[in-house]
Amino acid sequence: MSPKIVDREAKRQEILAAAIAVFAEKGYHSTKMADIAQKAEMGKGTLYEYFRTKEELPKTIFGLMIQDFDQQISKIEQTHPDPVEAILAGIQLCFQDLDEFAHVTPLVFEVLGNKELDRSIGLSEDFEQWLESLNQFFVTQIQAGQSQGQIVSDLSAPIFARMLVSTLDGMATHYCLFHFQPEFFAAQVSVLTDMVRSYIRS
Amino acid sequence: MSPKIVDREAKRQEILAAAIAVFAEKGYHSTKMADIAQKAEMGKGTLYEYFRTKEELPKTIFGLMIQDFDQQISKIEQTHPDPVEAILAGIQLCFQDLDEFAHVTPLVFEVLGNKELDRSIGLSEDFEQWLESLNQFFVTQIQAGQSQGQIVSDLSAPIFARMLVSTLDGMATHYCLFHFQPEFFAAQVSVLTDMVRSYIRS
Amino acid sequence: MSPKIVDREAKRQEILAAAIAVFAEKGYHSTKMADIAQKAEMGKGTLYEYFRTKEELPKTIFGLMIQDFDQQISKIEQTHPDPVEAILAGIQLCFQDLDEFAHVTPLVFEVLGNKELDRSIGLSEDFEQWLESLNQFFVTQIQAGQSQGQIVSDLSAPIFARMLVSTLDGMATHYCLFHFQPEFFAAQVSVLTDMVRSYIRS
Amino acid sequence: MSPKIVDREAKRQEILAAAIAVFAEKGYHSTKMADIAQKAEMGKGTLYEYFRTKEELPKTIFGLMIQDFDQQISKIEQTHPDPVEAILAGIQLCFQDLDEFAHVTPLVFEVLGNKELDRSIGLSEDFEQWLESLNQFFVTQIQAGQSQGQIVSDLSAPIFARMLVSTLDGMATHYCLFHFQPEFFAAQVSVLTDMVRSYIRS
DNA sequence: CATGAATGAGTATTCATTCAT
DNA sequence: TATGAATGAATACTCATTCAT
Repeated sequence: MSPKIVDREAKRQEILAAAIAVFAEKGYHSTKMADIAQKAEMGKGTLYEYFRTKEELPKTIFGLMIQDFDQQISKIEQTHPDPVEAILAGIQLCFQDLDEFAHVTPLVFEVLGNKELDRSIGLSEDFEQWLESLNQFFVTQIQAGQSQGQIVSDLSAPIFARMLVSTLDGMATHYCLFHFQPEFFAAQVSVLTDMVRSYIRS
Repeated sequence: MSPKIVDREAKRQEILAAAIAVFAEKGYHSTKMADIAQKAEMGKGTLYEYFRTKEELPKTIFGLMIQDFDQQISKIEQTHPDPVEAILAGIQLCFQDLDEFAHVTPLVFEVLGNKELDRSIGLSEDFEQWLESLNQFFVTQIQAGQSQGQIVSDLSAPIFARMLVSTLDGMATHYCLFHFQPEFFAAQVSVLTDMVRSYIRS
Repeated sequence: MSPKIVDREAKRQEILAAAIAVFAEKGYHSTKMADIAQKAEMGKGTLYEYFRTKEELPKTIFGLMIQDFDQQISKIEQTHPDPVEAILAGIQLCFQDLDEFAHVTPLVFEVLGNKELDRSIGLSEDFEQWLESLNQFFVTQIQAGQSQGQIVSDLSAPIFARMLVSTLDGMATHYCLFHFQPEFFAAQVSVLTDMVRSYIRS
Repeated sequence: MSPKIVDREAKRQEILAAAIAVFAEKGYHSTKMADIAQKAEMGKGTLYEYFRTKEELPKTIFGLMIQDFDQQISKIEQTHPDPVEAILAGIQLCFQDLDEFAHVTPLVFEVLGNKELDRSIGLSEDFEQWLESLNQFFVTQIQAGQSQGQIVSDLSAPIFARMLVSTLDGMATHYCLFHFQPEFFAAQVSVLTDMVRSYIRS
């Protein structure tokens, strides 16, 4: 961790922050490298000292986001011994720091929507894997709950879990896209939590 | 309805079909007008006889899709006098003909994700309005059910409805994006339906 | 001169009139064949029954104009036995029907200005030839006047004639381009005539 | 005047020189930006670093030319106290550096001839204004000469001046278009000068 | 003869990327 | 290391011309 490395990393973060901001404002295809350079207050050439191509920017952005999330999910497993509580905590987690995600949502959309771009960035794969790990978390917790008798046994863990994942993504996405009032959204989350709890508890 | 009008309309449909196919395969930005022309087996120039610009293609595609949906929602209101049944039918409707929608999902993503593009196509507006009409449908049915005593009265119709809309969109989207096995998805829908019914029924 | 030929000729004239009108309004390069067809109230395809290419239109227009002028110049030679009078009549001729020419002036400019276009239309050649025949007319008259003793003998006929041709073209062109008041322009012509007469008369 | 500014201005001149050369050879509409880039020995993209659009090239070319002329006209007023001499000097000025103008004449023609192009370049306006300032110069000198008794008093200054302007433009234009022998043209100018002098002197 | 739908060659402009300084 | 001037591949759209009806 020489000072040079720190500098490099700091500069990479500056660039990413600028990129996120500009991508959020104009979208990936409408953003020029020059825009990002200007936002980051450096020359166009400098960007290429830190990122080989334009595509590497969203690639890196997504990588960091997913990494963050995975770490937090792992924590829940450790801190919530009760499966039902863990599930509800997992739901909460999906809606945490959503305002931060909101900036990146359009970028995710645009990249996922463009297969050619997606192929070279590999977001789909990462995204699926991310959802899959969330799914696995729920499956595991449900099955644990069932074997402990807290969760109704005639519930298909894989099916319910996957439905829950889609639901959470849908709700989070709508929040990010349509900028609900925080209270309104909190109420929705509350209703969902309530519904899920009463549906799965035996 | 002279033969010429029939021809024109048929040709527009041909072009739209080709456009949908190519957009689905490569994404909007990666699709060249030449690609669409080739797919539609006609010259580039011909495309411009039927659509003024490239942007007019997704615009038209979205317009037709949304129109279809609105008509079907109206039918449900008429054919399902029972509110709970109407709600469940509405849920079913969201998952009907999903394979057709699947082709267009990436296009929707890409356009929604790119603010600049979205502004000139106006998809966001249409899309929000579409979700809003679905939301209204659920709100209306829930309130009707509450006044008839079939639905628990301590449920906030606007909050539950909006959560349900996000949920349905999330599930439909995941189906379109990740190409679930039909049976697997049907099972998810079944669980959702079951959960919703037992949650709202008094 | 069967009726068919008359019809053909009439239709050609219709097209040329439309072409002149549209060329005058928008210029050659900005005029689409479709514009001319619309102005002439016929189909685009019909134009091609009467003129092989777009370039043939200005070619024909110029041809007719020059032909007209040549005929009129010949008349002067026959009707004005007095050389000085003939010269002044030649000057007058250049300013006759100028309003009709005014429509075509921009077209002439645009074609003369574009060497590539000019090459294939051959306007430069025609135009030079036209000016040359006017020049010859003046040369001939001046020399006749000199041998008859009416025109000062120490005047170089070729030099004065060519200067006069440029002058006439300059004045006619400015009238066409800048749309002088007729009286203002008539006064200019009068001054020129007066100056020329007093300069050449012995 | 940092070195960068010097470079930029030099490069602009290089491009303009190339543009003038190619426009002269093929005409505005027939000239591709690639042609100019090749002539200037740089990439197409570089042109756009210095000029936003193709139209900006003739716009700039005309601007520089007109500016030059205005400056020179002002000098004459100061250096020629005698009105008749000033007028003759003005005439001479119009024929100075004509070979340089010759390259641009076709471009002027093409732009003036195409209303659509002219509108966005604004050449007509500049050109009229230029002629008007020349006209004003002559009007002023004639009237000064008349009040000093050197110029015949029964001469309408505005009418004669405007006629003279058209004449000068006509002669200059024909020289540029038809590439007269310099001696032949000088003789024409000499005759014109002689004629004007003897016509206006009292 | 008349038509206008179909065509595709042709072009201004953009922008990711490079590299000399 | 930082820069931004230079580059040219890439692409939507136009329009003269053709030809089936």
